[in-house]
Amino acid sequence: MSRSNPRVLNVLERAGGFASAQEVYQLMQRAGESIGLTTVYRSLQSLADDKIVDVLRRDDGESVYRLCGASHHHHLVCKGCGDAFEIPGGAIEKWAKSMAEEHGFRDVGHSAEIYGLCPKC
Amino acid sequence: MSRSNPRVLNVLERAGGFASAQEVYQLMQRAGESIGLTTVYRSLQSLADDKIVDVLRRDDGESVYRLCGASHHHHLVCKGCGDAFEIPGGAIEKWAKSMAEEHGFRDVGHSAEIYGLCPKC
DNA sequence: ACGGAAATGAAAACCATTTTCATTTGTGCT
DNA sequence: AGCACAAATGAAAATGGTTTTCATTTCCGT
Repeated sequence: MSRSNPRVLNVLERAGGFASAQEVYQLMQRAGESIGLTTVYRSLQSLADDKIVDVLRRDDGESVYRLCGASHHHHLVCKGCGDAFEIPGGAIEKWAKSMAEEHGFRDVGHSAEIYGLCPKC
Repeated sequence: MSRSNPRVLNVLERAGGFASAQEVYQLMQRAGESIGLTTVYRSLQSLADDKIVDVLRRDDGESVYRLCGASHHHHLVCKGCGDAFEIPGGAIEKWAKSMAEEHGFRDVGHSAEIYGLCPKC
């Protein structure tokens, strides 16, 4: 069971926005910090498991990570530039709940994402 | 410059929802159709370039394709046995549309999935 | 039939991610 | 301090979807 390396979280804080595992790794290397790529991946995954960072897929298939608030939200993702906005769930929460109840489901969660082209693209 | 192989489009039509390149390939193999994986990829990419299909990334990193304008439904998936029910989108459609408009997004689509434990599990 | 362009697909290359595993580091205990 | 055991680490290998290479085949137009 591995835990997050605090230095990885530190880098994400500095990065400010989205950063991929490879990018985090390179940033740390350039900064002279000695760390293995494996540890970067493990730390990011651990942070994601703990809901400390958001994970998204970029169009090229790379996963990108970003610190995010603990509040439950969904994403509005641009197909062009990959930019993503956090948006409130709104009606989805009720919809998910009623659909699940209708079929007798328990222990229910949901995922939802909207994708399109942002004004810039 | 390669063009789309019509058989690939055909498979996508039958599939009805999202399908990955690998899935399309396997479907065709099982149906006894002789085709190479390379051609499947090229055809799907070409269809995407021509805006005939939508492309999305699944959480596992695989790209999935769907005919534009194909009626889409959502899924209620059991975490236990993997059984899935098709459910109507309902409120989600409006939610997605309003959220997209609010941010000036065009060419909008969405994906949503509910997961939990079915009555049997 | 001939010649060139496009399509095809097997195999190899790519690349992010995951797994393996031996080593190092940390921690609790006596 | 010394010891034992768990956790963390990272280099290297494995994985797996996707892309590229390239030799071959198919299609057209002349």
